[in-house]
Amino acid sequence: MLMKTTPLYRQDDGHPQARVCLGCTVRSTALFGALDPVGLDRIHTNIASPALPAEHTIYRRGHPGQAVYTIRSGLVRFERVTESGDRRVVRLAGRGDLIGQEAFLRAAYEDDALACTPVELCRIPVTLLDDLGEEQRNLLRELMRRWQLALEAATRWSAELRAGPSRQRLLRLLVVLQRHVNEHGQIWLPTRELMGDMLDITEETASRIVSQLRREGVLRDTRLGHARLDAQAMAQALAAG
Amino acid sequence: MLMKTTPLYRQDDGHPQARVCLGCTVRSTALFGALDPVGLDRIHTNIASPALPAEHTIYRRGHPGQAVYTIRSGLVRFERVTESGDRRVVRLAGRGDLIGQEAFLRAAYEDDALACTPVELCRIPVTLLDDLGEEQRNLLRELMRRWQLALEAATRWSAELRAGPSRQRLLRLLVVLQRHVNEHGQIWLPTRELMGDMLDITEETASRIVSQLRREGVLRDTRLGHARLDAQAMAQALAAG
DNA sequence: CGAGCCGTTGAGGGGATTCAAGCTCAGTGG
DNA sequence: CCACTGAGCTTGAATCCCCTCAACGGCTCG
Repeated sequence: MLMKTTPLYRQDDGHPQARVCLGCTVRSTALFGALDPVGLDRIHTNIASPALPAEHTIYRRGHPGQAVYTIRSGLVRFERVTESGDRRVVRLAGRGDLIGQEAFLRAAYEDDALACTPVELCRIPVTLLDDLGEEQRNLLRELMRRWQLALEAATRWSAELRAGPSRQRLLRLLVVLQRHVNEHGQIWLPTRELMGDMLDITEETASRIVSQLRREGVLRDTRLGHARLDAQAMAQALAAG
Repeated sequence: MLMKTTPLYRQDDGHPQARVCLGCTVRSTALFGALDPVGLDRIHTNIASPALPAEHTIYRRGHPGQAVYTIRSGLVRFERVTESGDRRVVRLAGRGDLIGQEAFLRAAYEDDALACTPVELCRIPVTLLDDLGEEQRNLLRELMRRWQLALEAATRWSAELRAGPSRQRLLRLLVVLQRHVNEHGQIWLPTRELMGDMLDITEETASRIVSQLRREGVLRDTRLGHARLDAQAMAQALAAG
């Protein structure tokens, strides 16, 4: 019988996954921040930390979910396709957010989830949540908090990005994207077509507005799907209506 | 010491609230359907069953919530007001739905909740949920299921009612309203202005489309905020695009 | 019976779409 | 090395859907 005085995950030379979990940059804000030490001891063995390229499909709507995911880095979008075949983007999720929570209820995923940028995830099998939930009361509470966050995000998307003149929608989209700014201070700038599916406008209209914002100095260094936002000009554009 | 062989709530002549709970028409589908008999024994004393008239405000955004509500009958809408002062309706909830769940997390309500029609509610203090949650594992699971339902409703609202030509939006709104048809087979028909705030169109546009649908026979008996839907004509209108 | 709200309809204008033509740029292969 | 290609982006012109502004009718209610 092997005696352990300190749990594996606190040793740098422990289980390979333990090192990943220990070094996880979102551990304090993520779902498992609610776990006590005993709970933490259990988790690392079953968790994968996949890194996926941009545009990779994380999961598909209708698929029976067997895992929920924490986003360690990157940006994820949720989309679905209407009967008539149009794509509709319904919200975004970023660093620290939990996605695919419906899997925990043994329900199929509600939307397609796709990587906007390269993403690093933390894959949590639902069976692991089941086991932990049995004794970790805080975890269930934290899980519900995540649900509320997702609900709020969906509601805001509907209220702010799907109403009003297209210029205002695009400006508000930029505000959302600015919240997910990367380490170089630049935002992810979707293709014009994708902007259209987010805001329910055409790609031509999106392109015209982006061009205009660039001329106004709101957007700078727009290339390769990235851009920089001028805070000053942005505030001015928002205030002008 | 009084000995009770059967719990109060199962006697027709018990606690006044017990009779209400016992006769509740949504008990099997509502949140407390997850409770075992021991749990049920506890709930009825603290629960109020207010009946409110149409247009009554159930709660307000930003208010610290102390209760969640089950809708026993009627229709409820969630709305918020933008910085520029426009109202945006973000989703509906009906019979059997749970609303104001964010209160359970000690968070302020996210939206204004208003009665579309006269409503009967079941008011559940969050402290009661706390106590029950301590021992009723099923209740927490059921609570999360409600959150997922709300999330799905918000997502669909965004994808279906906030995109495409205004005629299609209005038709899809009617589909939603038809799901909440009352005992007389009629749907609640919002004012044209409210339709506008739901679909992000003007009241004039809403009025024009409603008039046209009436001429096409899709809508019948439109008066006093109610109407009847012709299933045949409706299907035809939807298919035509 | 006048006031006010809701609903309806018309006329005109504007913003977004549609249709179309080039543009840039990265990747490919002769 | 550079024409070729295709995807994404941009811009223009014409059209159309929806908004704006306006007038009016029905209804309830004080």
